[in-house]
Amino acid sequence: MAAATGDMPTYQIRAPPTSLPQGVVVAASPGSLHSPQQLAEEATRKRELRLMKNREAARECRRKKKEYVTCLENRVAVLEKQNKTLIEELKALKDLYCHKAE
DNA sequence: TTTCTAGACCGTCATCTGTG
DNA sequence: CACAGATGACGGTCTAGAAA
Repeated sequence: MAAATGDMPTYQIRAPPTSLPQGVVVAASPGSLHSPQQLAEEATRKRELRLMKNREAARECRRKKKEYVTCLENRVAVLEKQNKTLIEELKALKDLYCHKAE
C-alpha cells in the first residue's frame, strides 16, 4: 500500500477530544509508588491507557481512510463523466469535418 | 427455518514516522 | 534517542442475503 509514502492526504483532521473518556483515572506521579503491587497496578493502568488510545487512533485512522477512498471514487465518477463528454465532442467534430471535406 | 458466505467493523499487536 | 501517534496486518464478531 502507498499510504506510507505520503500520498494519502489527511482530510480535515479534527481536534482531538480534550477530555479523557470516562473511567480513566490520572495516576499519581511514579515517584510516589513503592510496593510491587503498586508498580503492577501502575503497569496495568498504563497498558489500558495505551490500548484505549490506540483503539481510538485505529477508529480515526479507518474513518480517514474510508473518507479518502470515497473521495477517490467520487473523482473517478467525475472523470469518467468528463471523458464521456469529451469523446462525444470529438465525435461531433469529426462528423463535422467529414461533411465539410465532401 | 437453518446453514453458509461475503462484507463491514472492531480491537490488538508490531512497526513505521515525526518531533522534542 | 525516547516517546506518541499513525497505520498495516491479523483474527474475531455481527449482519444481511443467498442457498439448501
